[in-house]
Amino acid sequence: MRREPAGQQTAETSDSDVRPGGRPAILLGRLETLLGYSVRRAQMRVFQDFEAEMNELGLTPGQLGALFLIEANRGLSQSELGTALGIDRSSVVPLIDRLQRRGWVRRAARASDRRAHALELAPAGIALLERLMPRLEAHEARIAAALSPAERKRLFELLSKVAAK
Amino acid sequence: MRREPAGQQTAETSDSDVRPGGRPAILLGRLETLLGYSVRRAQMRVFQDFEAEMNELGLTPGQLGALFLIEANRGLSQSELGTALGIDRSSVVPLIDRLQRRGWVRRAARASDRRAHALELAPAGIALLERLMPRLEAHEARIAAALSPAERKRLFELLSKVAAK
DNA sequence: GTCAAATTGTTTGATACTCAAACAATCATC
DNA sequence: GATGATTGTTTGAGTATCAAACAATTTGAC
Repeated sequence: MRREPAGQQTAETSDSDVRPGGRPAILLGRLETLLGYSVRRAQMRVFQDFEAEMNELGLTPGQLGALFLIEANRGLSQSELGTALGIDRSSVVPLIDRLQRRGWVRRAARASDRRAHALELAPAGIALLERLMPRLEAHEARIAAALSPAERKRLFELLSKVAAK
Repeated sequence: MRREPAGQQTAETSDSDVRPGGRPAILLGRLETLLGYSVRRAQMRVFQDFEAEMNELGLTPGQLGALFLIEANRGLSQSELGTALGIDRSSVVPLIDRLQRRGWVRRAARASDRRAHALELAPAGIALLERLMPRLEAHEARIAAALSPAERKRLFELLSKVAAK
């Protein structure tokens, strides 16, 4: 081995419990009982599927969230968007930069306040969302494939109880 | 001349459709119907609460996950850990570096394979987990505060259905 | 046994995301 | 008009992630 980060190495590793045969499933241990970890795993699955579906469009969940929020709240400021997304307003800048560079979003002037930008969808952004909906619905269907409609509704309710502050 | 985040509590307008902050509520729009976004919001809440609780210990969810996996699978390799965590093995390096630097984890030698490191908890790591459990339980209780035991169990089931590949 | 292929940990490079702190421009308030 | 607050932005630091390369080592085919 080339370089070692200089730590104590106790070569006391007993090979007695070396897994026989190959690859037994890795135990989750205490993680199994943590609600947070359960949410995290579901989130990973969702994210992964989303990424695969939106691959061609090169859209991330965060970007889609921004687009939908701008659509539903035309003219909102970057600060307001940041608050709604739960990120700092300085983090909104590169996010909108990218959406604007792609022609999906505009930073329109706001007559009443020349500091703020009034965010709005550009025509290409509106078209994108329309074109995107079938993919999004396919993604949604895949995510909820193992759930009955009633279970899906129940999951919504329970998750919103967790998310509620 | 330092500026504080300063909440927007400048409310003194007519309270008709206006929220305490002085602004109309931001609409979620189509986001409202997306299961993925629902999971994401719950995840954000969990993450936020975790961070606040583990602030003093300076522990992230990912680091705690690694510690628990190492605890439950003593001697596993970095590659195996990466697979279990869903991250690349090159990303495991700085993760373990940090845990090792803090004295919580050891990269022990493995006689049967001198390429791999056998990951194991150092005594300080074991002590950490013990010391940490009350905090983790408090966090867990807060997260599930709005859920009955039956609802919590149901949420586990539904989330695992979503996470199942 | 020998040798090619696979594996492991690591480094490097690139991208992305986040916040904190500072700054100019602008607004709000007095 | 003066003062403080807000907005968007830049910069800097930290973290996280992957891909690609690499040396050391193991494994498997022959």
